[in-house]
Amino acid sequence: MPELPEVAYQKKYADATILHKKIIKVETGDKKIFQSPKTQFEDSLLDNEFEASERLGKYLFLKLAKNGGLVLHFGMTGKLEFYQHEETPKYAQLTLTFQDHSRVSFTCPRKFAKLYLAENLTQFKKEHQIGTDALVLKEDEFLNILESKKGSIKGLLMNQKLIAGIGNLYADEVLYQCKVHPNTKVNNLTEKKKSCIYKEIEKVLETVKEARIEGEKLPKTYLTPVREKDAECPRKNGKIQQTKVIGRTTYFCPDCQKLK
DNA sequence: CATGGTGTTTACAG
DNA sequence: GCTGTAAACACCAT
Repeated sequence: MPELPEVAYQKKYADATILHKKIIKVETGDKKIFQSPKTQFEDSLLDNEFEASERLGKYLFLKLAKNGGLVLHFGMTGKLEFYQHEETPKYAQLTLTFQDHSRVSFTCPRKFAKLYLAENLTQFKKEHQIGTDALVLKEDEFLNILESKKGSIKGLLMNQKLIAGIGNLYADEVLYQCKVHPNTKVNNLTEKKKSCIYKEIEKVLETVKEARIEGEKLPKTYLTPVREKDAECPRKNGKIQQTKVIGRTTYFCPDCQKLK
């Protein structure tokens, strides 16, 4: 559940289920997940309550009524599960019981997720050198980021220190929509392509975010739903090819997205 | 410094 | 059973 649109969904889920309820019990799992001693999480959360949430890139900040807040990073398999029964879900790494006896677990089978305690999101952003949220980013700032970069455009889009929120899946989607080969060097992009990439970042993320929140399917013109080797290109220009770009599995259409 | 490859962890498909 | 792969980032080498 990890790129910006999925985290936006988790935010909405959290807002609808766990705000303004006193936490009466805290249970923690694998200490690998916890970025400060587990006792600190217990101390901060017990007898406290969440009062608001904020998203930055792939991070979700759950503001506590007293003393800062909890920051969730979902890794590849993290998610929130809210429920009203006793049985703790499998892979729970943090389970909170509220005063009304409802409960929430942060589950993560692959343990790539991370939980932090932070004063506020602004400070957390600074400490962890997280870039501008992809949906807050303005075009001139985007163009600035591209200046003097020489690596692949895909690598840049996935660099959270430059732009926060885009991962492997939607980097591929943005580049497919703009007909740009994922291995294109940033300094070889035309102004037109740069502008297209900026616009598609906003469009793809908004579109997917809405779809995730509303439980709708993605447009038929999107690569994401057919993201597999030898799938038919949604523009019917050929077959989707699989390759590796900066170590990540990458899907693209060799006919639509040519490397100049 | 910027860039990109490897390691991490566990489930699942083939 | 084994192999390869998966929406994440941290870390290391170049």
